[in-house]
Amino acid sequence: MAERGAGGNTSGRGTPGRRTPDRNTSGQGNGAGATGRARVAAVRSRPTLHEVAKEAGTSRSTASRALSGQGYVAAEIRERVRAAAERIGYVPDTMARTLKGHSSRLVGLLVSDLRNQFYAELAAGVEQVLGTDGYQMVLVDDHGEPEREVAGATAFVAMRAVGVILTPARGAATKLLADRGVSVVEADRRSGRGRCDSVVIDNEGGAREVTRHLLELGHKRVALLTDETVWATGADRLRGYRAAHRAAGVPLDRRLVLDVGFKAAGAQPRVAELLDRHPDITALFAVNNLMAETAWMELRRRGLSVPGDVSLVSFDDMPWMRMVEPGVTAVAQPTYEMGRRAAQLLLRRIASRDVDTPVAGRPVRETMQPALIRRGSTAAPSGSAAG
Amino acid sequence: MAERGAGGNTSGRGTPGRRTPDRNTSGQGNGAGATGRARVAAVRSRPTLHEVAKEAGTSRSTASRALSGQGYVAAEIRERVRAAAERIGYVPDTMARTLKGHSSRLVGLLVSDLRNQFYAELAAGVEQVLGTDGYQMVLVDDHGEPEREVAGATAFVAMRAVGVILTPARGAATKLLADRGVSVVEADRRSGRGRCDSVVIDNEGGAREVTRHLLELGHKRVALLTDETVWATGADRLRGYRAAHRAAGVPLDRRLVLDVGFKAAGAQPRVAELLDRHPDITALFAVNNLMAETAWMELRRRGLSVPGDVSLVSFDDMPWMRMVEPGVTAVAQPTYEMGRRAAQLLLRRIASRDVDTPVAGRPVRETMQPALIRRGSTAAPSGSAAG
DNA sequence: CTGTTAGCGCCTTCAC
DNA sequence: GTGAAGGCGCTAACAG
Repeated sequence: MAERGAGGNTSGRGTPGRRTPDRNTSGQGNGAGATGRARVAAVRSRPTLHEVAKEAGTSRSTASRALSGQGYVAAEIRERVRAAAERIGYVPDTMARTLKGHSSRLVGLLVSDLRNQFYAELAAGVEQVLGTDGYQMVLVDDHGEPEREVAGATAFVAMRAVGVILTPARGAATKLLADRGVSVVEADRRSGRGRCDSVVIDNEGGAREVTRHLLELGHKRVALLTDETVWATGADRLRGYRAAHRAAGVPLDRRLVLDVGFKAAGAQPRVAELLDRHPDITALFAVNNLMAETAWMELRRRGLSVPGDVSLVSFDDMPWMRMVEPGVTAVAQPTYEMGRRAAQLLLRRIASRDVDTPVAGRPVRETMQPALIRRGSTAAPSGSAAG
Repeated sequence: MAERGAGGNTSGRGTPGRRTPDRNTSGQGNGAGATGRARVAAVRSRPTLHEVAKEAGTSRSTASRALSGQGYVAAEIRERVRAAAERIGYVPDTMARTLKGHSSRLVGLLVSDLRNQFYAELAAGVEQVLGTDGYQMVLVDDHGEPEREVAGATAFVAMRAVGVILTPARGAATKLLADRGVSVVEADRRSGRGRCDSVVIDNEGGAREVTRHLLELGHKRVALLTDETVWATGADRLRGYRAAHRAAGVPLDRRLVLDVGFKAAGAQPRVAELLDRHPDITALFAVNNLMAETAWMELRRRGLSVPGDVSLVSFDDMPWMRMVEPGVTAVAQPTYEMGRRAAQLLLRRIASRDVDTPVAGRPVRETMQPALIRRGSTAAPSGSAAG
């Protein structure tokens, strides 16, 4: 029962709750079964093609053809088989079919944190497209841990998934899959390993736009709040932040870049510390929705006025950002669309492979444009500058 | 390419975004393949047990035993096989294994709307437990459409999922699965069909508490904003709302119950209309987070002060509710925990079936307690009453 | 047009 | 301890 109580103080989801078992009869060694001991788990053996054939008075292969629509079958027989299948509630065994045909309808999706609405949106987009095409989505949450990422990838190989969409961390998973001939599409991030299609957001461009927006308002001391600056979106956003400074001729101060680390439990104190140390900061650029949440809470805790004392921008727009007063200026990412697009690319890749297109072309690398949404949280700094 | 553009004006997620294809070479009928036509999709045939055996110089059965750890095998041979498997990158085929053993490691999860954070949390909880136990989660989003629900259930049967967790709409899916011997756990809602375990929130109790809270503050005209009042949580919450009124001796006015219908695109106008028609309303009880969002937006649009003019409560707490000013009083549901719990129940049920426990006991029906979190959005009505 | 045969990759008796 | 044989449910050749 030991729980790790996932989630630090910045994301207090998952409220506790007491349980009230109305009835509970899972008695492990209860011995004397009460009344009905009759049906002893009549579970096993769902109807098979054999049953259908028997019921319809044909052979198994005919039944197979009738149901799958492949090959010749007399219209009358076909109907008879269909009826029989319907009657006994036959559902073809995907596993067996896959075993034979070398190609399942399973697609893996590997994300970093399903509780983050960003990834949930992404997953929803993927599912939408997959479902429409009759594919099934197997979802694995690696919680940002490289080991689980690899474990997930291995599981996908084991279940003979036709393809995998992932938000890569270190790239080992991509390589593993690609090496085994599983089609891969990377979403939101690129690992650089393995030849695969990918869809990402223009992180550098978005960050540049955000930063420029702040600088144009007159801010000189803009802090960047991030959770990593090396391997993923964080790196690109940091790049955009710097580029905008250079372009505007505003000096960079690396002390204003706060990297709290991934899975940062105590992010808010770090933000507090930053603000204490640099009271001349007039604007905060939060690199994702979680950091924005943290920043917002801390600003409010201090009783600072937004944007009067400090301006705030978020990379990644969330519903709450237009519910609060003032609304939070944010870069809206087409997350759901990105999920949809990733799935479309994957499906296309799979199809082209089915047709055995020679080498099937170079990897498709798409970039989607985010959009800056200006709300009330950004304005010119109070005086003209601070000391 | 026809898109239904899911989502009405109340949940403007999924911001648009232009695409910038950097490279794109999926030319459908491109004919002349460029340079490297060499490797013609060396995809098929991942290494099989046969290869491992050959590599290790044993028979397939020995290799099987060595890897699965079942049956006798000389320590030395075992090591040799393991090494061989490792070397050639062997990953056992789950499909084949399932075909033989009648039991996959696949668990289905069927939810109504993954873009709603509530369901995302639920899914995350389920995934967490499943992943820890080496099970895979196949996620289907039925978008609240009964047909897709049944289609999803059928898909689960087809892939021989060992179990399924679902948030039932009409109950057909539950029955379908139960009839075919698939273990089912219902979460968040109960369909009443099929003998299955279930975990739900105490919706009636929670709603009663919310309503009592408002009535105790002195409100006499409390509107209920809901999206359905018949088959699911809406019914129970309505029941709680009524019960609290009766208990407090406050007369019920059915005109104050606004049912906008599931998938309500134009919910906000309906709320507006309600407020126009009944200016004596002093408190709003939103039955879920989406309705709360709508209500909040409408109150703000009208420039009404909360709680000065109108109090607001939400059933289902969301991050934004503590970010806004004043914070929104809400009933926090242990959603993530409910997902975890559902998965645990399912796993237990599966295990008990493996052991062939006779009839395995009556269904386990658990109820989790939500918690009312009082924030600034509720207070005594302005005067003492209105006319 | 239909039935018979074989085999996908694995596990599991059963002899040796 | 190890190998050979059979079969899970299905489909893709073949004959008839």
